[in-house]
Amino acid sequence: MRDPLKLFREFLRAKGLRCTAERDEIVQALQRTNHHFGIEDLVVDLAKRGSSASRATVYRTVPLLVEAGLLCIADALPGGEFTYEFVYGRDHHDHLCCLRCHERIEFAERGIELLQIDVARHHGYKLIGHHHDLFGVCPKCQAAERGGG
Amino acid sequence: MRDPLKLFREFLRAKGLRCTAERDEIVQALQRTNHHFGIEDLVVDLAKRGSSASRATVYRTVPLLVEAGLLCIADALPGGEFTYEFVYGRDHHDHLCCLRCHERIEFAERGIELLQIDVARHHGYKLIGHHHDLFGVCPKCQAAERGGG
DNA sequence: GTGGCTGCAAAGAATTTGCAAAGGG
DNA sequence: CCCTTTGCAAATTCTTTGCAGCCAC
Repeated sequence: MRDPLKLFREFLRAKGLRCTAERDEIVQALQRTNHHFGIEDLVVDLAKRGSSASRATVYRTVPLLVEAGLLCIADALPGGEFTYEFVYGRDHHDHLCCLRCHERIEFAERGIELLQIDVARHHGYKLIGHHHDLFGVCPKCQAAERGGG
Repeated sequence: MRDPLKLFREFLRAKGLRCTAERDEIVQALQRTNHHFGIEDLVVDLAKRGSSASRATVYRTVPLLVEAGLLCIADALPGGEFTYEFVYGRDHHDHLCCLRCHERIEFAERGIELLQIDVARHHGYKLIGHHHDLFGVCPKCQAAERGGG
């Protein structure tokens, strides 16, 4: 696996964009994230570290990171902030979400991953990432509904 | 397949919520949608039909429709409006998206669908829907990058 | 040197909320 | 009758933008 910072710099070069201290600092902040995080989390982390990268710069850089394949949108709900996940080189998982209680279970299913590669190849795409959510009703909520909730 | 309107009314009853003319009209508007649509599209459609359902009511009803499994969030991008898709009883497809040029190809892969059912069952979930996007670089953009874009 | 990048603060857009009146069960 | 729902418009929140100076290349 290549160093995310190097990867991102190459990506910027290839697009004719510039490598700046702020962008480097943002990539480093990403690598310190654990789960899903919001823009605000990055801004706070950067501020703590004395980075000069501002909120506006974070907002402007995140779409580039998504395009570079380092970042994925993790969750988006109307009226809430978008959350992201640093996915490059990390173990991947998808989610099974309860539509009633919003419980989120992580799962990894190799068979699905392999079929995705087939689909991408079939269309000539180079697969970089994916986003896969299953929606349903968890056992507890099913019981509640049957019981007369 | 059950009538979406009936399904939604049962859902409301089960939650102790009320069946109103506005909610009925919104479900009927949904059935007239073709692709992905935004809240604004619904509001306009309802207004054209002389419905009394207001924008606020649409905003308040859509999350219920998602929870009932009639609707899925189709697309969400920072700074843009959320788009939805009426999925209940309709042919399903997923998307393969180019991170560079944003081309979107639809695909349907039965093998993946079947494995999803397994995953849900394995966790005791009743599967209602899913959202699956693959991200990558399309053939054209790959060529452009290699050619020295 | 040129053209992209940055910070700041103000602008913009989508969504939510408060309240009084209306209506379902 | 009680409690949910509604419309309206103002408020809130997240995200984008304009501009002047700075910096990578």
